[in-house]
Amino acid sequence: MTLPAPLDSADATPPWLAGLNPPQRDAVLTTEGPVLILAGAGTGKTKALTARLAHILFSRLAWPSEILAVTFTNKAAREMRHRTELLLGPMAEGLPWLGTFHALAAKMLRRHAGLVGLNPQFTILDTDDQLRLLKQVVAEAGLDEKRWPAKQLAGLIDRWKNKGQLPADVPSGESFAYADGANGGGAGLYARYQQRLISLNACDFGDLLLHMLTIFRQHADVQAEYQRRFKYVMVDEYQDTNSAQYQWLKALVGPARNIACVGDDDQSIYSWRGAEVANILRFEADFPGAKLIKLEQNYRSTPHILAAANALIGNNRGRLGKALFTTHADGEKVEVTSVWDGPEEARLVGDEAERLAREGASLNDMAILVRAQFQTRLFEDRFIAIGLPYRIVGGFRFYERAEVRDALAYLRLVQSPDDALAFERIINVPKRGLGDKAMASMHAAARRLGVSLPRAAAALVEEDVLTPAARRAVKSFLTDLARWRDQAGSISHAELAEIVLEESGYVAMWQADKSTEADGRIENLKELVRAMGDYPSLTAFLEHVALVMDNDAANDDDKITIMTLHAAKGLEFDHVFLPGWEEGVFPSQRALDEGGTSALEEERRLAYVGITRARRRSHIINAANRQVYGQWTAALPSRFIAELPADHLTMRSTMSGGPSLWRAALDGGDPFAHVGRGTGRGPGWDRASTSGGFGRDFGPRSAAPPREARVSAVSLAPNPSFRRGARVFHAKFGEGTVFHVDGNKLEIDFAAAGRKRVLDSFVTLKEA
DNA sequence: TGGTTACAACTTTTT
DNA sequence: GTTGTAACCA
Repeated sequence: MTLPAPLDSADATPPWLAGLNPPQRDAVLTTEGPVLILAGAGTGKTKALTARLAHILFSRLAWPSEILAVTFTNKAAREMRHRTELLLGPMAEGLPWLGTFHALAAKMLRRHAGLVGLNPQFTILDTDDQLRLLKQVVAEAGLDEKRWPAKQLAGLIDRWKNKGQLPADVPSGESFAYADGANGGGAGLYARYQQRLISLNACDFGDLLLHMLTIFRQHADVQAEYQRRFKYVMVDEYQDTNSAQYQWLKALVGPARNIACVGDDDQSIYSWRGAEVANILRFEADFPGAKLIKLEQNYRSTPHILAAANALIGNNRGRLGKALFTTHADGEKVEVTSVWDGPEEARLVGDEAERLAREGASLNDMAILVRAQFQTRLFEDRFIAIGLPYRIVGGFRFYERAEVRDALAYLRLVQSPDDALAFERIINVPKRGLGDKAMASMHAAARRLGVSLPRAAAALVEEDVLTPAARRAVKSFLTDLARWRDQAGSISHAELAEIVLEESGYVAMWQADKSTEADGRIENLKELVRAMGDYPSLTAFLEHVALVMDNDAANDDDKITIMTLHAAKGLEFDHVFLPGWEEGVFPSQRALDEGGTSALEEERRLAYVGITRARRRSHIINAANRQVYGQWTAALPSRFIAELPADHLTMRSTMSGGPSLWRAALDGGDPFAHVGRGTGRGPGWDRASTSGGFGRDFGPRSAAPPREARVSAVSLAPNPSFRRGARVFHAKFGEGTVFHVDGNKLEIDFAAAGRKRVLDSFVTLKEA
């Protein structure tokens, strides 16, 4: 291997090697041949990877265009590019093949689209379009959608594509399971779906990789071209690769076998999405002589946190085996707190967060990591009540919002006159009086004439099939489209978007909408138009939106973060709250039912990911009672709590009786021996009587009022004084002016504290 | 054609 | 208990 020429003096360390520990250095300098880098949480994985990239470039082992660097998320790709730039300067901008699996595969597919019957301008469908298309396929096959939901078929097809299977490759048993084998079973419908995609000149996410696999299989010359091009291949988060991605990588690695994969089998949490940890385990079999490098020195967390995480993950079998260590000073033990119920859990976290903030911590350094989305609601309710700023990560991404997707459909249609899915989506948005009947005529015409849906619509306008009103509507819509297409050449695409959204009546539709979200939707449309300006062309923008756009809205405000454990992978915080550690919630009952032992191990890895997000403090919480689908249910502490080493924990309970209660529960005792005895009161009493409650007396039966109770309390005694502009006083934030009213939730501009969301019961009206 | 009501679903979700 | 979708009626 060629080492970079020494700099000024013999022992000068090149900047990209500075501060690396021996295994990291090894990972950077081992450029030739297959390398598997096992990098535990917080061990400087990204640092090593970017240094490796820098090393290869600086040592002139390859040009930027000869390196394939693959990540899973756009965020990771951005981060890698950014950090490489810090080391290399603008050279990193010339890394054309740094990106996500899907973005890179799409880039390749655009160059060879013809080989699989596509036009290079194919559109990339998201799951929404995909589902609508599948519904059509299922309906056309004459299947009862009730009995055989399109969603289920979508799941099956997704799984097959993740495995790299074409319709012909699907095992007959799996195929037969859908529609009892009617219409060729799942595989037959899959085949029809693929035909429909090709005829629409469209791909779903899975196709991007699948088509490339097909091309590599059928066109050795194309494959050889890429193998020659890519002198070095690097893969991040390797434990998350699915089979199709793995095959794609293998096809791209040339005879020199310079592939370096970085991953952590202990952080594999996406098996339900097709990720196969086995790809890590079989790496050495597929690339004989592969070098294995372990990064085990953790720079993030305290010894107590690492000890707890190590012990927990030690309960999993079939690991490659790593033990994280650190040279950090001891720090605080992992806290485990048992509380009475969900609302108290939220109260505890809120109080702790406020306490930490008072001690000087920033809310941005705190996170609440939950197993499932539904857990976020209680925290949200509580934080609104106490005026604690929070952000919820996840949920809908920007481009998944209906208004953004509608707007994009308009633009897609302007750009691609044959885009049937876009046409179908917006032909009646805003309402143009075109319903099922009109649509059916157009579909029939498209089939009869053998043309795309928009073209069929154009043809129909000349005939006398549609009702006069419908005919007028379609005609005027098509005229608009033609006019926008004319304008597209002469004005910027952002201007075009504004014109389209205005003239189509789409913006007006939302302006007329009285619902509370309407304002936000218009804001989103503005943001969309603004974002378009960052791209050179409409084409570039649409590609970006399909594959790259995410919703990490830059947010400088100081807020505590609420998100799922899945979303937290790769992030770190000083203070991490881990609520809901209860059997059934975490580990998730549904996961256990479906996946048995392997699912339990994945849940455990999720727990491991959660604990290791913390730099300074991990605080695990379990509630003894939880409301599930409206029913109060007793909950046992998660088995993961029992797996943590007592030496590294601080256990406490806010319930009378202390931690021994749940220990007793684990040992088979009656966990609710204390419930009902003595007081004879139901769940919630404890909280209601000891905590001071919510500032309103909802009576002893339920300290956390059901949503309905709260709503009706408001509607029975509405306080019309909380209008926009009203002057109010809040015990914590002082004086302010009401900015927005949403039921009993107020958004208030406080003179001292800025804009906050609070419940109306927490403010008093000031005399004018 | 659009609004209303009933009924089912309901873990995670990088692209 | 909540939410979203599908069938039904005006």
